[in-house]
Amino acid sequence: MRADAQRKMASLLQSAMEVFRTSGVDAPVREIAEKAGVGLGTVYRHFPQRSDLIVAVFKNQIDACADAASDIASKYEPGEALARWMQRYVDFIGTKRGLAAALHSGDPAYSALPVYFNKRLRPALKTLLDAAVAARVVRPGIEADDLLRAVATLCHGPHGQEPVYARRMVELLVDGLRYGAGRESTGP
Amino acid sequence: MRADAQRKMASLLQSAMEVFRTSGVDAPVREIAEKAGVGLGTVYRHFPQRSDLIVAVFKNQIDACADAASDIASKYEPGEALARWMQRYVDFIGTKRGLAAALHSGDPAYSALPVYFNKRLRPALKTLLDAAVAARVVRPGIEADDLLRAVATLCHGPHGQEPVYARRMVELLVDGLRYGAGRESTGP
DNA sequence: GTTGCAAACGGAACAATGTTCCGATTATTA
DNA sequence: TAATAATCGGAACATTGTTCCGTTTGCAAC
Repeated sequence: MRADAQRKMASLLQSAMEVFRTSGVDAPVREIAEKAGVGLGTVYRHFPQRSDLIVAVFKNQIDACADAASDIASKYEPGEALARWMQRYVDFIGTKRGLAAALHSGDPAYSALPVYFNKRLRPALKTLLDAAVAARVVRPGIEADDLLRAVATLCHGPHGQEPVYARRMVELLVDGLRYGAGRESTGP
Repeated sequence: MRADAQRKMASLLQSAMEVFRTSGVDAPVREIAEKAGVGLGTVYRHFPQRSDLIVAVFKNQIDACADAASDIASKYEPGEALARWMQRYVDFIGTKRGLAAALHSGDPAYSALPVYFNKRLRPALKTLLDAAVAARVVRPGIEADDLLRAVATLCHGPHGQEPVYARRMVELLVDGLRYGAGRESTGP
């Protein structure tokens, strides 16, 4: 791929991410192209359909969120790491205004996303969760899937003041995990 | 209102309902106008915004579903009536392809719908539920709100084979209600 | 039955937006 | 530096929500 093509591609993804966060995933393609300093043709060369751009941005952010797990794990003790990553995950979900609707619309263009979502995020959370359980700061017996889904649901509750509400609810959830952490015996 | 206006209005609502059921709420207004044998201008005279038409159809169907409760209650014994109305409600929710998304989009055009939804459907279900509890064919302690929400959620589960899946899940739910029905004492 | 008119109608025209297409531009390489 | 092939930009097209206005029509007064 030519050097300039790579630059435009990166600029495009970056701008799309910002526009989607600002105006939701229904923002016009023209707005994204303009913000990226790129022609419409260029956008459609890289992403033949509007949905392809959305999918690319979304995968990008899934990756970033998943990768953040090991970064955070190396900087904080297990309980704090879990709590911080959960908030990181809330931020991620929070920027998805309108995407949930597209996902549930049955449009086959998005059918690969949920799979990718679980494939990347579940192991990331599971690692943090296992570490916290091993350190006895979080109770065992909670599935990573369930947590991911619960938080995603919480983030789509009452609209309007999502950010604060969601963060508080997830804090509660994590505190719930912490409650009664050390009650199991050490081993057989 | 002029007689012809009433006719066109009725035809419009009827056609809109059918088109929405067939093609989802995102169907073009032109398609509805054509099916109703009506000009575009007529549609927009009655419903200044596309969303107004959607809201009108939806309220119409909420009313029909709520009114069905007393009909069914007069024809079947309480337990059967509850079960039948629940399936009627499933049918109603099932035709709402795409509407849930619109509802959760935050568009203020739809903000009155959830209120109306609860105002009409909750009393309808509550009556059936109370009767079934009084007849000791269903356990007490279940809130109408929770049932309505649970069923609505079930209907939007795995897409593709919704109809069968939803009906079966709701059957299960009702059977769950029946289980252990007569266990309370008759009175103080 | 005729007539007048206000209301309702129909569809052309406009605006916004996804998508396609092609001449102009530019990075790459010999 | 020049040839070339990939890339770019934006004009043009298609679809769809919305507006506008000349035409038609139900209704009431005579």
